[in-house]
Amino acid sequence: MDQQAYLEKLEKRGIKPTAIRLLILKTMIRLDRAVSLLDLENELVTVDKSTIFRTITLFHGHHLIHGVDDGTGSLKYAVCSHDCDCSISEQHTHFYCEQCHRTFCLKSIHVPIVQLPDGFSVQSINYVIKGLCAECSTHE
Amino acid sequence: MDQQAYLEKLEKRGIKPTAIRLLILKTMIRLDRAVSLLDLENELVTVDKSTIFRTITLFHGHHLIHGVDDGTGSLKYAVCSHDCDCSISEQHTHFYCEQCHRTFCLKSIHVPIVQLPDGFSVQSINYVIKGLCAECSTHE
DNA sequence: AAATAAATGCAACTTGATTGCAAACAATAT
DNA sequence: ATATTGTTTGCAATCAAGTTGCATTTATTT
Repeated sequence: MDQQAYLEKLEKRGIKPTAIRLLILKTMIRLDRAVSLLDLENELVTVDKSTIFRTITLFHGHHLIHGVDDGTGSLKYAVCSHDCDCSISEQHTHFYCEQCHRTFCLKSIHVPIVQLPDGFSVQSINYVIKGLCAECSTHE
Repeated sequence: MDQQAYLEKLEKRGIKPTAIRLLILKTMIRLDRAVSLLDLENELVTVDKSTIFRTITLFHGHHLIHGVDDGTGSLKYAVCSHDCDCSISEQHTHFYCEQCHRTFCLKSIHVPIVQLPDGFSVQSINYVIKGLCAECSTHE
């Protein structure tokens, strides 16, 4: 993925591309999983945590990234696919590995939808499976 | 539900029934939904929050209650059904109302299970639907 | 180049969760 | 009954993560 592609990703969502924003976006794409603010702070020690926080808030507000509640207590974030509008039909399954503590986006697996009782209406769905990831299953 | 039933619920899980533990258990059953530590603190102003915390930790460790991550950032807890062993087949769907901020246990709706990629194994599943509950849908 | 606006870093604050310790309480042994 | 021991609880302090205020830097516009 070249520089131009990252720039476009930001501009497509109406985000002015600064050096730090590009850096954070690249890092998130490189890590290729749902990361917490702390994950990013550890990865980008030169960037202040308030900047990371505000950048993530901005990204989230512009639907460049989506939030995942993986049950660790802290919300995690992952880059949305190119044309994601974050509707329910777009939402995929997430997997949290209890061993390596990484949260994976299983992009090819849609969130399942169940029939709700009368009167309940859906706005979003959080579906997280916890267990052992492929890597941790074999390295034991 | 009489006093005896609450006592049994505790003893069945190997928890010594003190007055405060009974009070917290009764409150959780009365509220009949997944509650946060803060919810309990507000409900039980006479009980210290550290006591509530330690009681909930104890209940959870003894599988008297289960944790639900409803995406509000703070873990919530609800009383397990009588014979629950907290296995996956026991786990039900939860619903978080964006309006009244209550988290419901939809006990009759099992969590759906999807096929995972090779090598991934499941330990537990967190499935939370967010939207409007029946009450909030009508009172608008 | 000056003026204005936006982005960033630093430090402080907030909130909720957690822990240390002493007092209260319960259970047991003498 | 009383002493002894262990458990439970409340209070206060701590901790960690998220968040905000403000000054500084950087970018944009005039």
